[in-house]
This record gives sequence, C-alpha cells and structure tokens, in this order.
Amino acid sequence: MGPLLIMDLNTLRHSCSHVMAQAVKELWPQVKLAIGPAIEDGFYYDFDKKEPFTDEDLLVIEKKMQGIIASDEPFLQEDLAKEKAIELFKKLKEGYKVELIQALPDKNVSIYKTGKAFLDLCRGPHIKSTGQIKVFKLLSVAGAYWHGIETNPMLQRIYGTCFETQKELEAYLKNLEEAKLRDHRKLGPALEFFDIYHEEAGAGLVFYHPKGALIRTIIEDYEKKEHLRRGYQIVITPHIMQAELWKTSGHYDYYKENMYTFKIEDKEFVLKPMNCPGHILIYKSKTRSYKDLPIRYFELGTVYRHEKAGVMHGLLRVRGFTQDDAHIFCLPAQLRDEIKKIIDFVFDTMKIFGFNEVGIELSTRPEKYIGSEEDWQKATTALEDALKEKGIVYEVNQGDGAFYGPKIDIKLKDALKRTWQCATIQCDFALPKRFNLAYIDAEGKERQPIMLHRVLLGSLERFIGALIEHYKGEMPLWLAPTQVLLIPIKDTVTQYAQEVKQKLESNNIRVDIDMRNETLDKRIRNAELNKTPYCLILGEREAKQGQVSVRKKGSGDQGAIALDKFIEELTNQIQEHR
RNA sequence: GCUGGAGUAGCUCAGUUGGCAGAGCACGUCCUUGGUAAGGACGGGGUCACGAGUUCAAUUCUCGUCUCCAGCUCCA
Repeated sequence: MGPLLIMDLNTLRHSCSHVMAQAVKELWPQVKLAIGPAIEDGFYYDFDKKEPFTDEDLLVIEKKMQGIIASDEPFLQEDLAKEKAIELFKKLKEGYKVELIQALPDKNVSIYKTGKAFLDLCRGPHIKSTGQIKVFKLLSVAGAYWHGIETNPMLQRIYGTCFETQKELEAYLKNLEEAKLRDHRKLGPALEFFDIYHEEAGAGLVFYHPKGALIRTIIEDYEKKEHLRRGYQIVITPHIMQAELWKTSGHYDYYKENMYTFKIEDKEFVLKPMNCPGHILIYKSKTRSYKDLPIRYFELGTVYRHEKAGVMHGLLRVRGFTQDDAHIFCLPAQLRDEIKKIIDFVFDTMKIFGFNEVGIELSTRPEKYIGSEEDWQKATTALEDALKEKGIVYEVNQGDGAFYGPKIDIKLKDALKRTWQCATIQCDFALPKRFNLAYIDAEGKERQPIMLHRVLLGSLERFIGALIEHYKGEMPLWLAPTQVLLIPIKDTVTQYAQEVKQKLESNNIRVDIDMRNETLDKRIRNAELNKTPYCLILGEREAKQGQVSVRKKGSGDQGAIALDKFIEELTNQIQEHR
C-alpha cells in the first residue's frame, strides 16, 4: 500500500483518537469510553476512569500507541442492527456508547474494530490502518462533562494532536510557545500596564497602572471623538440603581445569579451589570418625536457581573469591566440602515487598531427569553438582511442570542489567527415594550421604537488583552504609553535632555527620560525590553548641534538628525497610524 | 460551579525526608561618566497565600478558605 494521495487531516486525527482509546483500554480495561472526535488543532477522547490520568500516564499511553501503530492494525468497519449494537456494547459494559446508540435515529449503526478487541461506535471515516499515523503527541488531561452538560458526571478528557509530518507538529508546538510569549497575563504586568491578582481585593477585578491607564485613556478619547463624529450622543449613567428598575428590565428575573445586589435602609440596589436600563430612562425623560429618531446614546459604561469562580481569565473574563456601549432607538424603517452603519463602524474601528480579519456570527433565540416570537422573528430578519445586503458571509449560532434579542457577533482575528469576541450588535423589541418606550409618529400617534444594543470593542479590558497579544505587548506608536525615551549619556547633557523633553512634550509626544546612573547599554536594553518605540541617545555631540541620535525599537541605531526634523517625522508617523 | 494541578522576596525559581529560609534579576547606597541590548562593590527586603489541627517544634504533615493555572460549563 502506498501513502494516501489525499490525506484528510481530520480523518487522521480521528483515527489517532481511536488508537489512543485502544491504548487506554489495553492499559486500563475497566475504563469506560465516551466520545473522541477530531477538533481544530488535534483530537481528544473522553474517558470515565476513577483515578486521574497523570502526566506519566500520558507517556505510557503514548508508548502503547506507538506499539499499535507499529503493528499496523487495520480499521475494520461493520454495520450492525441497532438492537444488536446495543446488546454488544451492553456486554462490553460501555454504558456511554449504549446511550449514544439509543439516541441514533437509524436502523443500523456503524462499528469500527481495530486490533484484537477494540470496538468503537463510529460513523467514520478512518484511515486504512494504524500504521498510517506518523507523528502524534498527547498534550494534556482535563475534566469534561458528559455531553457538555454541567449536571452530568465529569469525565477525563485527554487532548492530543497529530500531523502528517514531524515538521508540522513542531510548527504547531512552536505556535503554542509563541502564544505563551504573547500571553497578556504575563506581558501586561511585566510591562506595568495592569495587574489583576490582588487576593484581598477579589478575583476578576482589574487595576490599571499608569501605563495601562494611559493606553485605555487614548482608546477612550479616540472612541468618544469618533462617536460624536458619527452622530452619537455621550451619556453617563449611575453605577447603582434600585432593584425596581431591574425588575422592569427583566434582568432581575433572568440575570440575577450574575448581579451584585445589596440592601440599604430596606431598599435593594443593584450594581449595574448592563447599561441599557440607564439609557432607557434618559430616552423616557421626555416625549420623543419620530423626527428625533434615531437617537444614539453612547457610554463608556462600567458594569459588574458576578461571573462564576473558575471562569475568570486574565483581562478576557473579569467581574468588573467597561463596555463601549451604545443604544440606538430608531423607527422600524431605519433599522436596517442603522445596523449597516454599525457594521461599518465596527470594521473601521477594527482596522484602526490593526485587526484586518474578522469572523461573523448570527445568534438566534435562546431557551430563556423575553418578548414575543413574532418580534424575535422580525429582529432576526433585520440582522440577517443587513448582513446579506452588505454581502457579508456569516455563521449561524442557534440559540446563542441574549435573552432580550438576537445578535450579530463580530470576532476579530489576531496575529496568530486566534479569534477574540469583541463587537456585538443586538436587536431588541422586548425592552422597548417592557419600558413602554414611545415616540409620536407623523399622524400624532404613539408608536414603539426599536432598540439596538451594540459594542464595538466589547469591553476595554478584553480588547486591551487582545491588543497586547496581537502586538506582543509592542503597542503601535499612537497607543504606546511612552513613545520616546530619552537617554542622556552622562550628566553633562541633562540640561539638553530636559530641553528636548519639553520640546517633544509641547508637540504632544509622550516622552520619558532615563537619567539613572546606569550604563548606556543597560538603559538601551531596558528600553528594548519595555518595547519603547523610539530612544533618543543624547551626548555632547548632539547637544552641540541641536541633534538627536535615533534608535528605533527592533531596528537599532538610525543615526543623528536635527531635533525639529525628528519631531516632524514622528508626528507624521503618529498621524499615519490612525 | 465542576475535574485535576499549583501558591517560597516585586519577578523567575532553588530549598528544608518537621529544627531560626537561598540565588539571579529588580530595588537602595557608593564607586564608575559610559556612544547603541546586562560595569563594579556593598546593602535592604519573606507571618514560605490565609485560618485551624497534629507535634516539644509546622514553610514542610492533615483539614478548611482564598487565589492562580489547564480544561469543562458559562460569557463582553
């Protein structure tokens, strides 16, 4: 047998997961099998075993797998009548498999056999024989619920991956290493952007240090300016509001487990988990005419949500975060256009921050929801139509919408092609109804506006996390907290360094000065590690001629130029970035 | 919340088979005044995550709590 002409990587990985399961069964016959599919970067198999698998176990399993591969056992497929299959797996005491077969609609089920005794329920396809597996590696063990349902028993999942060549495997492992180097949880604190790990303050709460706060401020300023330019109005609403309001909005009934509530003098208050009710109160503060619509309220709204312990993750999942949140109140006739405008706004914003690739998903009605089916249908159609009219390709996530409406999620892709959920656009007929929102139409009749909820960056925390990983902590010039670091060579030039600093500052360039009693080399190394875009080396030569010696991060010494010239060039470069 | 792993100086980590805790970097002082990625000397710094228990003695053993990590579930 020659090699496969077209090797389907998924098939290969799926087969590899079978081999792993076979190895596990041979080593621990009492282990029960659940499922073992191929996934994006490899495969896994879920096992029911009392004692946890250890890292040493993984090595033992790998060795066993190598044996199975070496003996080149064929994958044999066979169709069995459903009843017979159930009987067979009952006899094998594979309860999970029995459950799976019982759930299958067909009369016959497909079984694969490898080796002497390894049988698995499987649709296939598989490679011809185990010898076709060349390179594989078991990566980790983790718990996973049977069928992914929280109340089901927890199984042990072994993750592994498999490639056609050693080279590809190494590239994959290298990519994992690369991702580790970009980890914002490491880089953020190391670069003094933020920290998040104060046990005494509580989990999931972010402390922005000066540099991180500066980055965030730059982003916020950009957003405020851009929203005003695009016809939004900035509003600011309270952080605590009484429970009454959240009962009206439905959050109290549908979102309670995530809300921070407290009682003062018999009144119950809620720390806001969302900004919508606040914006709604502003809308309701007076009678609105159809001529006023659309009304677009924007708020950098800080919200608190009690996420379950164990789901927090760096800046990506926290308990207190700030959304670049807007609510648009519009006429039915304006809906599609408003959605399209938001989509454009999202794309423009992503581009500004250096993300050029996105993935788009439409999420439909979940099990827990408010509002009528008819409104859900209308809202979903509006979102779909806007996407279609813009010629955007999207995936559908059934049942993944918010409780008050369907949504479009726009996920950005970073330098390593990983996706980040940031922007979302939600169409909502339910809250306007609950709050009795109204406008007066051309005939003088009261009508109900439609409400759009949307965020562009999502949460500033998550977005900053994405930025750090995308740029590996090396912020683009316009976002870099320190754009230029001055390094006076010795203290005879500190006077000149001060002058340069002032001149740069008066040109709105963010500048720091490193006057520490350290060698030039040491201070340069430091600047490189801090990922400062530019260093200006200032010695007596430069002072004499009004020049600066430019060092660019990553590309080294650029030679000396006149200070004014440097300012001009840098200013241009900062402008270009945005 | 669930399964498994972990918590020693600001950071990266060593160490104590139960007997007053260590390195490098960082920080401070002094020397050095340097031309593009680590100059030198000396020094300060720890309730060994927190709380109970066992013990003559706990950072080390046991239990509980908190936090973090890999996932599951959930999500901006």
